[in-house]
Amino acid sequence: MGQKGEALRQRIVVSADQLFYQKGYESTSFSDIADDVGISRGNFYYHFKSKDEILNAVIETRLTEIEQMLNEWSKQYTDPKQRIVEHIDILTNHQDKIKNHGCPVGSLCAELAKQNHSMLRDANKMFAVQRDWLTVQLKELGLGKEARQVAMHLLARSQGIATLTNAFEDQNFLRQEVKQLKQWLGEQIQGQNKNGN
Amino acid sequence: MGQKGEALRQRIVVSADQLFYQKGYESTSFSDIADDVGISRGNFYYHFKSKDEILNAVIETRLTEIEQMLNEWSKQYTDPKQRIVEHIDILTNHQDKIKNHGCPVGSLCAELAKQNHSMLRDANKMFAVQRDWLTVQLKELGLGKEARQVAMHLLARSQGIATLTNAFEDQNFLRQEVKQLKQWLGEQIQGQNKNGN
DNA sequence: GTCTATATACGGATAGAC
DNA sequence: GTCTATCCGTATATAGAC
Repeated sequence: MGQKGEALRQRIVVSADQLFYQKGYESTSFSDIADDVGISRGNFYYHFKSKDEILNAVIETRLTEIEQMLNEWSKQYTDPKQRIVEHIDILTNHQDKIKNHGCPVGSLCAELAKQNHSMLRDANKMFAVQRDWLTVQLKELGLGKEARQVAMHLLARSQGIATLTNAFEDQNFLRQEVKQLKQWLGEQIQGQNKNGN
Repeated sequence: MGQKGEALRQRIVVSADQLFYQKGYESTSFSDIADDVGISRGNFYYHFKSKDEILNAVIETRLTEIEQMLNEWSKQYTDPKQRIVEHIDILTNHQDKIKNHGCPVGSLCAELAKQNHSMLRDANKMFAVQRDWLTVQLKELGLGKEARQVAMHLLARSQGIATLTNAFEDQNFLRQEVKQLKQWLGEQIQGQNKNGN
C-alpha cells in the first residue's frame, strides 16, 4: 500500500477507539483492530510500540473531541442553561449505544481502575474537562462556590443513568431519568433564567 | 488433602467472588483463583466444568447475600425510611472498596454487557432485587405507582456516585453525595414520616 | 511502510496418575 | 478428590524479507 503513515495511524486510532468502547480495552486484541483497519498485525508496531500506547492515543483523541464539543456549545448557545441541557442530551442522543455499551468514559475508567492501570489518571481527565465546563456554566447562571459540586452531581447523575440503562438494556429508563434531570436543573436555577426547555 | 468437596467448592466461590470484584471477571485467570485458594489448576474442573460456571455460582452467591441483607434490614428496622437509609449507607460503609474497585454489581454488569455475555440477564437480577425491595419500602411510606420509578432513581444515584468515586479515587465526593441523597430522600417523603436521620 | 514468519507467554481445558 | 503433565488456541511482541 504505502499510504502516508500519519493517515494510517489515525485510522488505527479510530478503529481502536470504537472497539475499546464496544468490547472493552483488554478484550480488544491487536487482531481485532488489524482486521478492522485492514492491515497486518505486524504493521502495528511501526506506529505504536505497545497496546498501552494505542490506549494513550485513544484517550487523547477522545479528550480532544470532548473539548471541541464543549467549545462548540459555548459558541453556539448563549444561554448557559441551554448549554447544560445540551450536555444532558448526550444521553438521549446516544441512547442506543449507551444501552449496548454504557458510557465510553465511565466504562473505560471502570476497566482501568479494576486493572490498577496507571492510565486511569489520564482517562479521568475526560470527566474533569466536563466537570470544569459545567462549573463555568453554572457560575454564569449565578451559582457560587457550590457550582463545582453541582457539576459533579450532574456528571454522577448521567453516569448512574448510563449504568442502569446498560445493565437493564432499557432505553425507556434513560428517557424517564433524562426528563427528571432536566426538571431538577430547572429547579436549581429557577429565578435566575427564563428560558425553559 | 481430601477435604469434603462442598467445602472446597465454597472456598473457590469465595475466592472467585473477591477476585472478580477486584480484578474483573475476564482478567481473573484460573491460576489467580487457584493460587488464592491454594489448590492446583487441574483440580478446578472437578468442581466446575468451565469459567462461566464459576461466574454463575458467584452471581448466585451474591444474589443470595443481597437478599439476606435486605431481609435482615426488613426485620431489624420498622421504619421504611430507616431501611432505605441503611441501603444508601452501603456506599459509606464500603467507601474504600468502592474507591478502588467500584460497585461489585455495577462493574460486573458493565463488563458482561461489553462482552455481550448472556449471563448479564442473571447479573442484573442483583439490581432487580434491590429495586423491588426499595419499591416496597417506598410504598409503605405512602408512595403510589411512582414508587418503582423512585426506586430505580435511587439505584441510579448510587451507581453514579460509585462510578465517579472510583474514577477520581475520591472518597470525599462519595460522602458529599451520600449526604445530599439522604436529604433528597427526606424531601421525597416529607410529612409522611417523622424520623429524621 | 507493510508484510510474513516466528518467539514467547499465558489463557482455558483435558487426561490420567495417585 | 487432588495432583501433574499436557494439549491447543490466542495474546503481545519481535525479526527480518520485501
